[in-house]
Amino acid sequence: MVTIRQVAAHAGVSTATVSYVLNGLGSIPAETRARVMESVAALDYQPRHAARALRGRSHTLGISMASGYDRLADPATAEILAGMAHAASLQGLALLLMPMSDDIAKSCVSVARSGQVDGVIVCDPQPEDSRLTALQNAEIACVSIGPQGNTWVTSDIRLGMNLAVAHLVGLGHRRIALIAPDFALAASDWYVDGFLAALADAQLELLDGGIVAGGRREADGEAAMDELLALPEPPTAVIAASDELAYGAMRAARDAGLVVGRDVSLMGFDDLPPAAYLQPPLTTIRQPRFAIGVAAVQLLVAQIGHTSPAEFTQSLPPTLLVRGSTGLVPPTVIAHLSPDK
Amino acid sequence: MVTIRQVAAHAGVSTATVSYVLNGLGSIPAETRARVMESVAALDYQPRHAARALRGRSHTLGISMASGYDRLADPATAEILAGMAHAASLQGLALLLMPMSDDIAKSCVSVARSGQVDGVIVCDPQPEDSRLTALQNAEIACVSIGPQGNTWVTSDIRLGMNLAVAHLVGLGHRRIALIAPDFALAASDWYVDGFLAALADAQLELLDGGIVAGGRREADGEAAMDELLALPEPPTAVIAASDELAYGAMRAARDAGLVVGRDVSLMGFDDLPPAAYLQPPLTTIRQPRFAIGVAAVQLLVAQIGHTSPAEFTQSLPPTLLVRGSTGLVPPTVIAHLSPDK
DNA sequence: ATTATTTAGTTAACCGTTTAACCCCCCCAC
DNA sequence: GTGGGGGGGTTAAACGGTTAACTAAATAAT
Repeated sequence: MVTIRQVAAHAGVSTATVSYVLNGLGSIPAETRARVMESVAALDYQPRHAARALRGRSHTLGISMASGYDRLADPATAEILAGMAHAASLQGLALLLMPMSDDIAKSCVSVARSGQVDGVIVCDPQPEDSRLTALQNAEIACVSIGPQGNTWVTSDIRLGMNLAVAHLVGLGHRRIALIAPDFALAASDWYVDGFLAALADAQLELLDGGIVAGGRREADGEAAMDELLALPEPPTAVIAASDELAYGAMRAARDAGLVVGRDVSLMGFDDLPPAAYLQPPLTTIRQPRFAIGVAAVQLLVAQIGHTSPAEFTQSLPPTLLVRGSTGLVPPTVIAHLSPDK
Repeated sequence: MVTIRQVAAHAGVSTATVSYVLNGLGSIPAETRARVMESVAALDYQPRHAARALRGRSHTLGISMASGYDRLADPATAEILAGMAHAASLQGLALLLMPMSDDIAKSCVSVARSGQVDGVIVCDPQPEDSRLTALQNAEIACVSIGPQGNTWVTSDIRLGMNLAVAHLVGLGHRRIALIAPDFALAASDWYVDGFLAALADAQLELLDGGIVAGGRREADGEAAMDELLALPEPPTAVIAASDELAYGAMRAARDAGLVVGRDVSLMGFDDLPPAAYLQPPLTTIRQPRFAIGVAAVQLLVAQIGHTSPAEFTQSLPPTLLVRGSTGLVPPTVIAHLSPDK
C-alpha cells in the first residue's frame, strides 16, 4: 500500500504539497505540480478513502429503502435509482444502499451519524415516516422521494391528471371517471384534486359515482371497474390512478364484453413495463422517474452544501403516452349527448 | 460529535476498554461492560465509520454496473440488486453503487483500491471484461454475475432449457425450434447447448432450420419467428432465448393469423414483468434473480475472508412458469405424426 | 532602501479508532 | 517466598490523509 508520504518522498516535496496538488488547492507552480503527478503515476498512488473521510466528508449519499427489499426489485424504483446513480456519478459521488435492520429509522440514522454518508435519500416515505423525523432530529441532510418531510421531489400528479383528462376530452369524452389510488399513499389526495381541477378546466361536471375507491393491486382495479360499469350511465372513459389498477380495470372491461379503446377508453398512470404489452397497449401518464432520481441527488447535494433553503420541494412534470387503450368516444354516446342535432 | 474518548471519560475507563466492549473483544467483566454500555447510551455515541475503516475493512461491497445506468433501470437487474441488498443486510454490510467515469475499469479499481469497498460485484460482464482483468491484477476480491472471470454466479441456462423442452414434450410437441440469443452474450452457447442436450434427452432430432439466429430486441424475435413460420414444415413449438425475443415472436405469430397457445406454442426465457400481461400470458423460464444476488454476496464475502478457493462458480436453478402461451400440440399435427392410427 | 505582499512551500497537529505491548495485582503452585 | 499465570485493565503508537500556521524567498509598493 503506497501512501502519500511515499509519493512526497519520491517527488522530493512534503506531504502537504502532494495533498494540495491532488486537491487543486494552494499555489503550486506547474513544474512542481507536474513532478508530483509524475510520482503519483509512477507509484500508482491511490488515496485512502477512509483517511480522507476522517476529516472531511465521505462523498457518499445514502439511499434508504422502505422495509423489505421488494421495493428495490420494483421496476419503478429501479428507474429512480438509475437517475440517482447518473447524477451522483457526474458529481463524483458514490451511492450507498443502506443496510437495514428491524428498526429502519435507527439503522438509517446510525449509518448517517457514523459519517459513512453525507446525506440520505428516503425512498417511499410513509406519512409521518419515522426515518424522516429521526434524520431531522439528528440534523442530517435528507431528501425524500414523495411529498413528505421538509425537502422532497416528486412527480406533478395534478399536471398528470390534467394531461389525462385533456387527452380524453380531446377525444370527445364527457363522461370521465376516476379509479382512485390507495388512500394510504402520501400523494393520494393529489390524484383526486388534480382530477377534479382538470374536470373543472374542461368545464365538465363530476359524474355521479364518478370517483370510485381503488387501491393498490390489480384486483382492486377490477372491482372498481365493475362498479363503474354497473352505473346507470357508465362513463365512456376511465382513468386509473396507477397502471396496476388499470390492468385490473382492463380485465373487468374485457370480461364485460367491451373492447377497450373502442367501447370504452381506459388510461393508466405510471407507465410500468407491462403497459406497452397489454392488449390493447395502455395509454398512460409516464412518471418522470429518472428525472426524479436526478433531482433528488441535486437537492441533497445542495442541502449538504447549505446552498439551498432547509425546506425545498420540487414537482417534475409527467408526460402523456398515447397508446391503444383510448380512442374516440363511441358514436352512440355522442348522439345521446347531442340530442339537438 | 461525541467520540470514544468522551465515552471513556464518562464511564471512567480508557478508550481501549470502550473499544473492546463495543467489539466484544478482550476480557471485560460484566460490571464494567454494563457501565460502558450505559455511557454509550447516555451520550448516544456512534462510532465513526471512517476512523474504524482506516484500520480494518470498510464492510462495504461495491457494485459495478456496465457502462450506462440503463442497466440499473432494468427490472431484471433490480431484482438481482434486491437479492444482494438482502444478503448484505443480513451480514451488516452496506452496498455501494460505484460511480463510473469514461474508463469503467479504472474507476472501478480505484474505488476498490481506495478501500471504500472490500470487494466488487461485477454486473453484466462482457467477454474479456476489462474490469475483471483490472480487478484481478490489483488482487481485489470480485464476483461476476454471469460466466466470466474466476468467480461467478449465474442461472443454470442448460437446466432451464431442459425444463422448457421437457414441458413442451409433455404437451406432445415433437417439432421444437429455438430462437437463439445475442451471440455477444457470455452465456449464449449455453442456450444452444442446453437446447440440443434437452432434445437429445427427449430423443428428438433437431429440426431442419430449427435453430434460428435471434438477437436481443423484440424486432429480432419477430424476424426470427417469421423465418420459422416460413419453413416447409414449421415447428409446433418455439422457445425464445429471452422474453423480449418472445414478445416479438408472439406478434409475428399473431400477424400470421395464428393463435398462440393453440396453433403454435411459444415460450420465453427470463420472466420479465410484461410476460404475465401478454395475450396470452407467456409461459417462460423464470431466472432465479433474487437468489443470484444473494449468492453473489455470499461468494464475495467468502472470497474476502479467504474462506473459499480463488476460483469458484455457482449455477442456480431456474424454474418453469406455465402460463397461456403453450398448449397441447394441435390435433392435425398429431394425426400427421401418427399415421398408424 | 525599506516595508508590504505574494508565492511556494514546510511542519506538525489533528481526525477517531484499533490494538500491540505493557502493567499491576491477586492467586496458586511448588 | 518466589515464579508463573491470568484477569482487568492502561498507554501510546499506529492508520493515512488534511490543513492551519508558519517560514523563507521573491516581488511590488512607497
